[in-house]
Amino acid sequence: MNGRTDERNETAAKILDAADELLVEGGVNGLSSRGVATRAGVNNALVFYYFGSKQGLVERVIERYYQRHVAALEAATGMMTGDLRERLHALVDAYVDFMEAHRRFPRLVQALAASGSDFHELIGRHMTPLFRWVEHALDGVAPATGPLAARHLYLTVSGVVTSWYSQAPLMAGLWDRDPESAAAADERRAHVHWLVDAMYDKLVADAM
Amino acid sequence: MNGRTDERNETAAKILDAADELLVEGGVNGLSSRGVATRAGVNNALVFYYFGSKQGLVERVIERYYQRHVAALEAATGMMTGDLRERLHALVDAYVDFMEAHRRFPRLVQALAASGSDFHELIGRHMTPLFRWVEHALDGVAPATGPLAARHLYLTVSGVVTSWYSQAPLMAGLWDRDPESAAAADERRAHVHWLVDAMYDKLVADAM
DNA sequence: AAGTGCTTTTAGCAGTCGCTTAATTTTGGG
DNA sequence: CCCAAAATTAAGCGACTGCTAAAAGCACTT
Repeated sequence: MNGRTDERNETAAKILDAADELLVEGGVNGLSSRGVATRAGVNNALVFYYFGSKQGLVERVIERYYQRHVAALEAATGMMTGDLRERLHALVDAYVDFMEAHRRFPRLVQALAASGSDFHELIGRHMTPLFRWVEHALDGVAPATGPLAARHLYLTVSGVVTSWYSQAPLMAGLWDRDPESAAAADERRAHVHWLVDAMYDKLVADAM
Repeated sequence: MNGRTDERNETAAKILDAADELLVEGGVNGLSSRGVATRAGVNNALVFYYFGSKQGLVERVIERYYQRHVAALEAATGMMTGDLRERLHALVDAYVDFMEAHRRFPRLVQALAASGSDFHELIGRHMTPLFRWVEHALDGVAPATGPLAARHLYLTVSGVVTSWYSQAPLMAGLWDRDPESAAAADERRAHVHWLVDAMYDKLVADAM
C-alpha cells in the first residue's frame, strides 16, 4: 500500500480498470486478485502492493465511480435554469447521462446493495449527499414525511433508472429490440421523463 | 442427483433453505457447498447427491421462489373485482405482499440480474408470464410500443418495489426510522400505490 | 561505484473451493 | 430375516483463494 493509489499511477489505474470490468461479471466474491492481475497485465502481488487487500481494491473502484458521479452532477446542476419542473428534468438527464456513460456502475451498486453488507456503509455514505441535494430541491413540493416524502421520490426515480441496467437484459427475449441498444436507452429515458412528469403533476394536484 | 429433489424430501428442503439464506449474504460466488451443508446440518456430499452441482442448487432455489410467486399472484388475481384501476392496485398489493413475505427473494433476483449472466435466461423465462399478464391487463390503456408501453410500466413498478429491499438498508443512516421495519414497509407500499395512481392518471390524460 | 527508495517479480504458505469415489448405514418390501 | 435400493458418510484430488516475505530490477543522487 506504498505506491500512489490514484489514477495518476498507470499500474494502479490498470488494476482498477481490470477490477471494474471483472466485478460486474461475478460480484465481489467472484473477483480474484489473480484474475484482476492477469486482465491488467500485471503481477498478482501488485494488487496488494497498491491496494492492500481485495476489499481495499473494491472500495477504490466504488469511490472512483462516485467521484466521477458527483463531479458530473455538479457540472450539470451548475447550468440548470428554468422552473423546478425543468430543473428536475435536467437533473434526470444528467443522471441518465452518467449511467449511460458508465453502464457497469448501476449494476455494481445494485449487486453490492443486494447482497453482502461489507460495502453498505460505504455506498450509503456516498449516496447521502446526492439524496440531500434532491431533498433540498424538492423542499416545499414534497412533504417532509410520509409516502410522498423526498426520500421515497428519490429512491423511486433512482431505482427506476438503475434497475433498468440489470433488469432490461433479462427481457431480451420478449423485447422487440435489443434492450442494450442506444434506441432502447433513449426510449427508457423518455419513459423516466414521462414518469417524473406524472409524479410532479400528482404532487402539485395533491397539494391543492 | 438421484434423490427426490423437491421439498417433500426433508433433507433436500433443508439444503434449499440453507442455500436460500446464504445466497443473500454473498451471492452465488460467495456460496459454498460446505457452507450450505454446515448450515443445513448435513453432509457436504449430499448437496451434490440431491442437486448435482452448485449451479443446479441455485437454480432450484430460484425456481422454488417463482413457483410460490406465481401461485400467490394467481390466487390473488382470481379474486380481483372492480374497474382496471382497482384491479391494478390489488395486483400491486399482491405483489408487495409476496415480497414482504419473502424479503430475500427480490434481493436474490437483483443480485443475480446485476452480475453474472449464468441465471439470466432462467430468471427471464420465469418473468415472462408475469410480464405477459400485466401486458394483457394494460391492453387498451398503454400503447403497444414506445416509452409508455406496458413493458416500461411493468419494469418501472417491479423495479420500484424490488429495489426497495436492496436500496432501503443503505439509507438507514438518513432515514428517521428503521427502513426494515413494518412501518417503513407500509409507508413504501402507500408510495407505490400513489405512484401507480400518478401513472394511471397520466396515461388516461395523455390518451385524451 | 556505492547507496537509496520505489517498483516489480518469484515463490510459496495455509486455507478453501467444487466435486467425486467408495464405503457405510439406513430403509422398506418380499 | 434378507437383500436391493436409497441415503449418508469419510476421505481426498486438483485447482484456486487471499496474502506475504524476500529478492531482484530500476532510476536516481552522492
